[in-house]
Amino acid sequence: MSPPDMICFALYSANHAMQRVYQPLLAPLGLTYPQFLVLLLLWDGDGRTVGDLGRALHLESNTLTPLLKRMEAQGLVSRARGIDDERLVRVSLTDTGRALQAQSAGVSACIFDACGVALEELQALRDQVTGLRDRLRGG
Amino acid sequence: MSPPDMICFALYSANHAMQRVYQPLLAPLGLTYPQFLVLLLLWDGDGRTVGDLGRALHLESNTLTPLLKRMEAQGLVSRARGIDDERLVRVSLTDTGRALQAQSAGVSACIFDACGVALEELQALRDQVTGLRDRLRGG
DNA sequence: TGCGATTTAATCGCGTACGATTTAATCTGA
DNA sequence: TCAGATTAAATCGTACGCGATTAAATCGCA
Repeated sequence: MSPPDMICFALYSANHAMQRVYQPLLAPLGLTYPQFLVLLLLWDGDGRTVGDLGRALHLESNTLTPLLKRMEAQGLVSRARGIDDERLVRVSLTDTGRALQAQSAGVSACIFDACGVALEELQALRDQVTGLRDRLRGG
Repeated sequence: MSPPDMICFALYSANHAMQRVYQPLLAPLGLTYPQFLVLLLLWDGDGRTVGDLGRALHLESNTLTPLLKRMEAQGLVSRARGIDDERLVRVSLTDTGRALQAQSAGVSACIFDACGVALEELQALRDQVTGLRDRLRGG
């Protein structure tokens, strides 16, 4: 049993291949792939906490805090302790961060094209991969 | 379109979930997941060059060289410039590195169990993910 | 032969990931 | 009320991954 035959390596190498397709699309916007994922969540609902983002992305604060600080330094988001509960840090979009949504409008279509698969097939694959992921997490 | 709906995030999060299952299995052997992939290749055929490993794992020397140096420091492999062509660096197993094959015998079964899917289904998923990966790489 | 082009690793810097720990705020129950 | 438990984020150290560059060996062709 060698890497090419293993499901783990399929996921490992496909993830890297995907990020290599994203990289030249996101670099002009000054974004990395995980930063883009954060923005997608914030465009969908601003003011989430670090914990909310972490639960959505399956990441911990030890990864998110430095990432969000870099995004804050770039002027894309602001971070503020909660008023009601000072343990929480809420992450909010700046105007610059909000404006990136329009600038990144074409990215998804480029990714879809690069996949070279019909939409239904891609959705089915997504659901299978997500199902495997959830079983790996659950057990 | 938010991360949970995206094929890229399915691959991203499934890859991380997989590595989180591997971690406690490999940690007792002193291995990381990419190091384990390298060992799988070497157990299958010793004395490969850095380039060979990189082509198999879809990694460049900027990733592999430091990784292989860490494995060399741990006494798992040795690295030597080729005799015929001094540009090449051949990576060979030490006795310690070879012995790890027996010690890691149960790992694959644990991973298969954690997937919670029939073998044929897992193989089909692997082939679909690999196909997507290759289309992402090719175009 | 010999010189520019190519190939192969290595190096450097930066941004994730994550295990382990720390700090601070909130909650809980006697 | 208030001390211990819990929760949330941050901090620290290590190991990838990769863009960009460098160094050295080999190739190819005039």
